[in-house]
Amino acid sequence: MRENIKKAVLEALEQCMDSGELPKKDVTTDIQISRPKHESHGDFATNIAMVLASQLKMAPRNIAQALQGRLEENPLFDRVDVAGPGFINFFIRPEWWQKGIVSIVEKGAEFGRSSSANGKKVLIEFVSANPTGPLHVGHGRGAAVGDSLARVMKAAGYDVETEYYINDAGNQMKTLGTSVYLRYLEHYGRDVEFSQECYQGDYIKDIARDIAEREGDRFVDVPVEECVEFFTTHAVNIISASIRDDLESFRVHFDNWFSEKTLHESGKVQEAIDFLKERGQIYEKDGALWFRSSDFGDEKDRVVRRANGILTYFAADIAYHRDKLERGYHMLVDIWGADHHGYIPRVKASIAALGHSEDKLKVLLVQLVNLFEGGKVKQMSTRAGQFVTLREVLDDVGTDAARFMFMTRKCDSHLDFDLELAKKKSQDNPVYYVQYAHARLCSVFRNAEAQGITLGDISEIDTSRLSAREEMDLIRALGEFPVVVEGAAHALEPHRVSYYLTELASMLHSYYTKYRFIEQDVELSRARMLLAQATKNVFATGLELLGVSAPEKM
RNA sequence: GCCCCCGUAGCUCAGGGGAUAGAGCACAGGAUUCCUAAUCCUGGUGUCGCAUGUUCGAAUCAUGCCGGGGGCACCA
Repeated sequence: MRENIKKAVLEALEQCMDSGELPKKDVTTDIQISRPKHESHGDFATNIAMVLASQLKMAPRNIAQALQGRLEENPLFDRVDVAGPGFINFFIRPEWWQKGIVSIVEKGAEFGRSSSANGKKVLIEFVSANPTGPLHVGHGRGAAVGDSLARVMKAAGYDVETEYYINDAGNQMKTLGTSVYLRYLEHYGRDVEFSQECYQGDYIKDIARDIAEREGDRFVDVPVEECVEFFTTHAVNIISASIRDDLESFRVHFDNWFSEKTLHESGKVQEAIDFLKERGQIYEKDGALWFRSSDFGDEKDRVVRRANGILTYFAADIAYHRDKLERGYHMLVDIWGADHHGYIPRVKASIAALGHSEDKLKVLLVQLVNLFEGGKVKQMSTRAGQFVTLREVLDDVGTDAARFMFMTRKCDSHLDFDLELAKKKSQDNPVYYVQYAHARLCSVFRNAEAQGITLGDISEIDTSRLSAREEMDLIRALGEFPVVVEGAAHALEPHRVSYYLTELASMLHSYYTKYRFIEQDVELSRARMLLAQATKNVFATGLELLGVSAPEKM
């Protein structure tokens, strides 16, 4: 619809210039076709007259009036107004809207999906929590944002892959193995000192008990250095499996699981460092190896290999991003916790140093989730063992409510998640509002079928019967769905979809209360059922994009 | 000290150059012989944190300040 209007406007401009109504001149026509807030301003509006005013050296209203004369002849419009400082307001003929409903139903699940991104290859990396403990609520938010973003971008025609980077190397692994080892000794009644450095959570004890059951006491008298690797591997396997389980319950899917350890083992970390060294981006100081990230906008240089010979996490990260870049993506999206924001300049610097445009990397920072319980904020720390797990939240409020909840804020704003509210008053959750709209529409079709009314040949349906104000509002809103999806994908803001669906649900519920889909008049019923079908499709597709189920009954 | 995010109705937040700034919650009242009342309808609030600037036009952009949160290792 917007495209048609834009075309009409540009044609009118050309005609006016040819006829001398407007000065003939090369102008930039970077114009907007927008939906006005007030219905008295029509279905769409354009700011072209204001944009051209300075270029043509004419008053905006005069330009608008010239264009108006041409645009009024276009059969697409019922009426064309000039308003305010020079807006041109378009009132679309109702039949254009009404006919649109047929094509929405014909497109079915495809409506809202497009190829506007032309198969641009994107890798979205998210969650990537260390395999040292269960996922907590904060990870859940990242998971919901990343997975929904992947779905939305796919719908907009991106070629999307998702990836989880497993930090299964480094110091923390040794800490994990040691923690389990100590709990194992405790299990056999040994008196051990369990230091603050160790992972405190009860899940460590569970893993230790599991090892005891399988392996018996054969490690009890083995010094920690000799068996820590066994404990580490075992713990990582168990924790990774439970992370995968949690994500599956959360309907979050990853195409790839990428292990940091393999980067080290295959020598890719060293390769990346050597590559930068050849380019003169690495130097030695105080016994350590440094990357010249300050040459690329970072505030200081960063260490890639410490004086003790151990490679830093950042070194692996350079190699990891190099690997991603070599896999040929047009865009890399990393979703990180907001506490990692200081990390962005150095990773971007490494991408530039590797010879790529740093714009290829888009980092979304997901702000903290403030978890409330009884009005108190619960602090979360994996090491201290005090946290609310994603699993716990899923068991309490369910996947649908949790996923929708995480989509009710843009990701860079803090989110308050009140557990008690979510538990006790779960029907107040906005997700039910949207799901209920879908369920109600399904119920309409069940009833229609019971009465023997079916849609039949939809091309035969008289859509002009859909003329009530509420019907036109719904129809117009349905037409916005593809625009919303595309906008959400390009802006990397999946939360827009949840806002859209909530608004659509509000319109549907209003309509539902005031009118009946199934009436005595069968032709009218068919027209309304067509509208119901189109609306139901949009709810189903929209909820799918959010990873939320669309129940047929509630 | 430096960096990032936030500041919009009583509360939680949308809107991120465009016309008269919106929703949910909370509060009060009302609606169901009929497709699901997990619903709807009616009621009212704003120095858009403050100040300068850019613009035909600023809640929106820029700069500075104030307030809240987070981050600034040869940790991961």
